[in-house]
Amino acid sequence: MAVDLELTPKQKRPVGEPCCQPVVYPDVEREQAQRMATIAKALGDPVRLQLVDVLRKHAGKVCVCELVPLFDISQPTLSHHLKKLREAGIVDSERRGLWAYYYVVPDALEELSAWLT
Amino acid sequence: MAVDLELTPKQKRPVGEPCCQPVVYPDVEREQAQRMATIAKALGDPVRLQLVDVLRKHAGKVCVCELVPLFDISQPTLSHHLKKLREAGIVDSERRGLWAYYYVVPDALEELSAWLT
DNA sequence: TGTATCCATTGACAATCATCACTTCAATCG
DNA sequence: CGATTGAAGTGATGATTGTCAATGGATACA
Repeated sequence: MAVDLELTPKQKRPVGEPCCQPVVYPDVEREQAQRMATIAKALGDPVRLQLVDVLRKHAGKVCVCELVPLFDISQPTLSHHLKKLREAGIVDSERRGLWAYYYVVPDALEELSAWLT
Repeated sequence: MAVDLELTPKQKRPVGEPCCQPVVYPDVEREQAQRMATIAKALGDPVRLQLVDVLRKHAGKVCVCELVPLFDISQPTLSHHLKKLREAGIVDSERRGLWAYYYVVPDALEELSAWLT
């Protein structure tokens, strides 16, 4: 990519001297990073990412039995993925009789989305 | 969250009939989901997410020796995380003498960012 | 040539993960 | 009640992960 580095002259620095200025890193970033990494990790599986995609498009109207045939995985595996998304706070579910309907939690992705922008 | 579902009357449906309309899911989504999940997975660790954060703020000017003291992990572990980010296509590196300078690949996060918005 | 420095790789280990077959739970319906 | 059905839980298994200590490779300098 040939990024122009514009470095201070660090070649031939005196031995024993630190090579670089330490980069200051605010501690407050850490909790935010933890939160966003949790979200990102939950999205780090193609099935789960597609699940979120479907749920966003059909918010509140998708029952699990509609989701199962979309993927080449067993029903328990899909249930496991939904649980992961629930634990990450990305989705939540509501039972209606026999069926369970999933939806994306509003603003669950907002922090990560904002950081990425 | 009390999402209003507005379902077609699925309760008391005739037995044996499919309970829901199948949700159509375009196959073309799949590759995109795979790409974005790879990115998200790489961001799914707090250290890596913070690394990307630092690199974005100091684009092209951060050598590894500046990064190591920011985290409570060993140098090989940090090197491992940088490799993960490289494999995901999020960052790349450039050597200058003894030092290695990392930078975020332009537009590497764009697809995921756009999807999240 | 030899030594010091920066960074990557290797090997090992415990922990987590994705997946399935099987089972259980809860709700509906006959 | 008993049978059926949708979805979650269990247990097992093979793969991947995050981490470190130790090592290796390349470059710079004396």
